[in-house]
Amino acid sequence: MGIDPGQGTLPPTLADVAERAGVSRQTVSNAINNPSLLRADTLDRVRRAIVDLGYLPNRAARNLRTGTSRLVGLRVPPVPESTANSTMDRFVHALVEASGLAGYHVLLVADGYTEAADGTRMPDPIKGYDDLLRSTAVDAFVVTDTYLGNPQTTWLAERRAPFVAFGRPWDDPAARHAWVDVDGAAGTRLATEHLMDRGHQRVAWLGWPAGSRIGQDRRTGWERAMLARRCDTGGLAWTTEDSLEPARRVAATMLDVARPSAVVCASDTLAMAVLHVLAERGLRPGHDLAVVGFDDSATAQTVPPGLTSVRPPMDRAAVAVVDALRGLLGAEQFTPTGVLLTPTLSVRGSTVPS
Amino acid sequence: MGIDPGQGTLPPTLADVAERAGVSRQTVSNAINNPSLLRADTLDRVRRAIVDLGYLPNRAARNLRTGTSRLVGLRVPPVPESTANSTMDRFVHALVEASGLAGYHVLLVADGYTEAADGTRMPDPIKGYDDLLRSTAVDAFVVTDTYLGNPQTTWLAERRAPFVAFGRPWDDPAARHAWVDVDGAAGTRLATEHLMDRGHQRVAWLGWPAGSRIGQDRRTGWERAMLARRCDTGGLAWTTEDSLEPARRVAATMLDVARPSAVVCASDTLAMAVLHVLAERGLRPGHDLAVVGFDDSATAQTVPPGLTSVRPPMDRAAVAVVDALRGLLGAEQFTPTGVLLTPTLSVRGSTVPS
DNA sequence: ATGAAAGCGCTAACAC
DNA sequence: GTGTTAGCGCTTTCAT
Repeated sequence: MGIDPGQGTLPPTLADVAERAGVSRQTVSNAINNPSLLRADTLDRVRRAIVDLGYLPNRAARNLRTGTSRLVGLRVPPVPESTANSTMDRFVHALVEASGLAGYHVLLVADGYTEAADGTRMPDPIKGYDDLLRSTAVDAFVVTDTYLGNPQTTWLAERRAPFVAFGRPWDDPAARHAWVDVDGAAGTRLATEHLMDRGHQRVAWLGWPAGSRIGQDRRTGWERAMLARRCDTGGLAWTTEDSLEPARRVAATMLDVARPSAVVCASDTLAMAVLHVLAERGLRPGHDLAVVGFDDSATAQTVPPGLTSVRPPMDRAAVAVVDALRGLLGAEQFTPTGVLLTPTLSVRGSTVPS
Repeated sequence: MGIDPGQGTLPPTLADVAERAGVSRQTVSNAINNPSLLRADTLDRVRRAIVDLGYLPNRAARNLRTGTSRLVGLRVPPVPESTANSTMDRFVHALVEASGLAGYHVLLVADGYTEAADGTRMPDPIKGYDDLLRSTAVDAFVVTDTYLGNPQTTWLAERRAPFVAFGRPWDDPAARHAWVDVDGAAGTRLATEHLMDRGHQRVAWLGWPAGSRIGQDRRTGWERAMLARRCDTGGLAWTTEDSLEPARRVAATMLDVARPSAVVCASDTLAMAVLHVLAERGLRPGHDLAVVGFDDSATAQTVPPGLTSVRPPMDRAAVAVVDALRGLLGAEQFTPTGVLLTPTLSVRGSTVPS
């Protein structure tokens, strides 16, 4: 770190570096942005001065001049309670890491608020985006909660704002924006095959209600894997909302009626609901019933005897998102594409008792 | 949002608003920053023009001019695996919310990298802070992982960089910076009293090794609560690192040797280790042994039969942090203080069987 | 290969 | 109350 300007001392500017190196300000600027223009010895001298002074370009000035901020906006949705934790935090960390390497920083977007007619304030994500865009605070957005069929992607697209979605444009196959997603069907297929490999024939599905496209996708993986091995799926598919209490009741009925030897779930939360029912009945996961979740949440990793779970590759997802961002914001022509990543399976005691 | 500049169309500037309102640029600036200087009708006219054009001040320009960014930096530490998820994401969300209300945005800080002599790159949080500071990208930092006795706070303090710590300056009671923390002792006292109220006499402690100040703090709460009710603590305190596997072994020994009827743990991860041992032995949490965790993680909320856990008030913590930030960055003289928040107890099946 | 001039959009000081 | 002037620190022509 070396130099400590401290408070009060103003950070060095281009002019300071120039004076120290005995060149003009523009030459210093070139040394930073177009080093190839400089003669080797000049470049050396300037670089030394930069290090000596601990100089770093003032972001505001650079942003103003270039019209870019090298910031990407990311909305953080509220953390739901009583849900096996989402893997959002893993994605966020990976995104920060990957963005940093590409020279971008991640700015968290707070929801804006719109005043309703009666004066109450309603949280409004779009207003959050809009404000940032209008004030040219960010260069692009990363949108994560596309599964809600939410209007944010549509709005951003209409606004011609650069963005990358983490999640497929389910409702609009003609969508032209860049996206990255995890192949849910591949994940549940992996899970189902894992169970069938261990001898299970009656593998039930506990998923979300029909409206959810993601839920449908994940169900497909289970269904195809079952049919591929000539396993009957009749009466084995059950649905409930992604919340512990309701899911518990459905899981209990499912176990009684369908009598499966294994269950693949659309989320770790649903899998936990199944574990609750087992615990109530004095049954042991992995022995009396095999259970697989989806997300590889912290809960899956720590609940006894370990919950086997489909693990979305968040680090690769973040890298793919940043790659798309680079393309989008880069100088060259860029055709947005979709990237589908295959998850892995974290095997634990709920399917392989130790 | 009404107006859609679209891409290609440049966002409106002060000059555009001024022209439309028939005033000078400076008047528009005053309308935004010093509305009291304007005559009511002029203000009205300017405001209408602002709305009509969907004008928002260009952040880069404002930042350059004022020397502030209205951004606070927050480092996101890597997400540990095989640990009951931290409550970091709850804090982050609350912080974004609270900051937004105060006119600040949260910028995530990626670790910098320092090249070692042998050319390997080591992640270096301080370099991340330093770069942001040098480039005047943020006005202040929020530092969260102070419990590591980490050098970040010391470094920031020496650098005279404004920051608020979420976590006490354990190692330096003379520290002059603003901090917000959760009273761990109060939390474990709450937990212990809850257990004693339910008739438990032999309440064991499963905590972290002696080096951890936070661990020590949390242990104090258990110890004091026990002694206050004349309960012997001899042989009841056990320690292990905050990781599932090692903790499991210690927990097993602890149950055999100390024979407690209840356990208070320094974290949800440790509590999960206890639940593992119970599961292995066919014992039921809440019936055969009462268990309390700390963090109120997603895991505590979803594991059967529900893990009673101390819940740190993240929303209040975030508000307190932003309050301190305001003071720090505000015009008036501000004396940094410490704020200690009392957690609550989320009671579930692991102490109160249903 | 290096330097001079211009200006990004805004706000603070001052004049009217 | 409102307008004029200057300049924050940087990059981008364009000369040299």
